[in-house]
Amino acid sequence: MTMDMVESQQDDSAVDSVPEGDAGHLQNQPGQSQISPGSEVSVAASSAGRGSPAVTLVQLPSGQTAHVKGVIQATQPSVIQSPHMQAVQVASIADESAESEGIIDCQKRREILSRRPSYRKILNELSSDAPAVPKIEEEEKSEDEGASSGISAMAMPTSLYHTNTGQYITITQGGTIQISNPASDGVHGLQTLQMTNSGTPQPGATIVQYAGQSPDGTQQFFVPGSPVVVQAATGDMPAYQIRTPTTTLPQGVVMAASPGTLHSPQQLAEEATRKRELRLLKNREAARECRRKKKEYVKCLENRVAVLENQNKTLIEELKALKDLYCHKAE
DNA sequence: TGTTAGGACCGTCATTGATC
DNA sequence: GATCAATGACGGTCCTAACA
Repeated sequence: MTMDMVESQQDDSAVDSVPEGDAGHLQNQPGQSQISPGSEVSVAASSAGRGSPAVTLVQLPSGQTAHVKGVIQATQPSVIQSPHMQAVQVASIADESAESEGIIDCQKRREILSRRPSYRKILNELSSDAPAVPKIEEEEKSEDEGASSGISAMAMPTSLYHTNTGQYITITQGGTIQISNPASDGVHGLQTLQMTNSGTPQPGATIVQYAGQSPDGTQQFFVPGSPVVVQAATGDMPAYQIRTPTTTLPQGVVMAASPGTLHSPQQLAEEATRKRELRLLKNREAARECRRKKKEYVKCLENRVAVLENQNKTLIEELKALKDLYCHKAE
């Protein structure tokens, strides 16, 4: 819980992203509260746990008591965080501190104001108070586990190469070849090949079979540092053939530059191009992830709006019921 | 049936905060 | 200061519903 949440806790009895059907199971604030300034109906006590309706003992002016089911939920952090909110909270903090720290506070306030909200942070802080909302890190972890057979090794690649067909080949330390097709979408464009004869070179060809979407056309590429050529043939069951390279490169083969062996300006240019394409690939994936988080954040906000609207409606009904009860008892 | 407006999605660039 | 990740902005493409 950060200070960002404090202000919203005071402002509204916010509820987190919960199923809309649970909106009615709300509880009263502990302690006394007045229904309205004009009435003398006081709430003497309330008792309820989270998720169960609270029954409140209402003391009427006539001395009679009534049991009322409350709808006000305990204070919860707000989903919404904005620079404005942060400014208000920082200002409130500054009020409590000594004036001698005013300059430092102003600087900190300016820094906080300039920061943009992070969907990851927002949702993580939200989920820390609402178990119903999955944490993004946990979600990503589960996603990684789900795709562990093909993607997890991507985290520590040994080498990354770019083919003439726009694909990226990652050679991991375990001898796994990963082929990423930027044109396809995420996981579907990633293919993992296991070099069955890696470490024990054998004469002749090695057929590597894999399951997945096949790229278009036959593709060949070199694996620098390894005396092999990987040749990909497409079809219903594509096969990647790893063989010893011949003295002349096959037509269409692109020899990827190995880091640390750049000499000519052309190689430098190729290295720059490779770095640029790698950066674009990373940014492409980052943008995709950012959009996903943003959609999740918007959904969370929409859920909260629905819950608050439901809560507001229930509060109005409760107020009306209390007024009717009060009028009935007064007669 | 062709046209068009609107939405969803994506890739790229620029910017900014965080980290080393 | 360099590098990287996250995110806003912008433009492009594709799909779909509405309409003449």
